[in-house]
Amino acid sequence: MTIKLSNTNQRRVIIEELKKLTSHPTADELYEIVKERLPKISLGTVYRNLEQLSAAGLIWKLELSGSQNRFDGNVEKHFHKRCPNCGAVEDIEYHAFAEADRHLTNACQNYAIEGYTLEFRGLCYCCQSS
Amino acid sequence: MTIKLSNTNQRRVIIEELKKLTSHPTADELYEIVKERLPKISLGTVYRNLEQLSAAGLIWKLELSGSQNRFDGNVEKHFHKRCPNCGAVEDIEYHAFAEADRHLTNACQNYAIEGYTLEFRGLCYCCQSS
DNA sequence: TTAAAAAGTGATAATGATTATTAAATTTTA
DNA sequence: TAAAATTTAATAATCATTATCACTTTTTAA
Repeated sequence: MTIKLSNTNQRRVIIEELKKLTSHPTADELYEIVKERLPKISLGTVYRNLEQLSAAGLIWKLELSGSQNRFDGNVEKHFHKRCPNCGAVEDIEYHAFAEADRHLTNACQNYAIEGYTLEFRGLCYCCQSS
Repeated sequence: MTIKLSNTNQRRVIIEELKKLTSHPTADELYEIVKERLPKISLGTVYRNLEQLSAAGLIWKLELSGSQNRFDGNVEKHFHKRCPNCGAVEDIEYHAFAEADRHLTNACQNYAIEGYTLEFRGLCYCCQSS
């Protein structure tokens, strides 16, 4: 039951632009970027496609703290760090926490748990130096 | 700089009712409960107080996935599990993940990270049996 | 290849959670 | 105990997201 998505130009540009970024944009941030290539696109289309693409496993929907969801074109296993000051979201390479991840996954196995979400908190580079 | 809060009846009842529960209610769920004792209280008062109480460290604001924030009267160290089916939030006792927690905390120390939030996913008892 | 069916789009309205505003009431301070 | 500070209830405003719908594009299958 793989999800079937049509090949529309809007969808192609949305995923293409998202995969260029490492900034984990919100739907409206990505909308502003995509609009440069498709000036007629509507915000609803961006929301709808991000939802579908993440349901299809082609991107990640980051339901972290904060009022807006963010999206990630990198579906490799990795974690995120959120700046408590400005809200920016950065990647944390998996290897740094691989051992901790193994322990978590093992601990999960005794419980009726399917998985977990791990969100780190810490000042980003910009906020540290100001 | 401890936060100073007045001793209002509304505040007292809100924290009292929250601490009775292990269900991690949303602001509006707690509003319905508090209204039984204070029929004139307004939803805004509940929101404002929950915000203040969590800023003061007297309760926890759970910014988990899902569209509504939840609140927890138990400020002891523990984790949460969220049911992907019904959205219910359950406690997970710390000891089950204490070793994993130690590994995470150690891994954090090499980074500019202050802490982390860990959210487990898994069907709750109700959803498993239906 | 082409016509019917399915899926997607843009514009806009609607929803739902949360925050802001404000005049009146309560609590704290000195 | 009176002035200052804080909080409240009611309500409006905001912000992110989802729904609606007439129209267009893409897919399917003959």
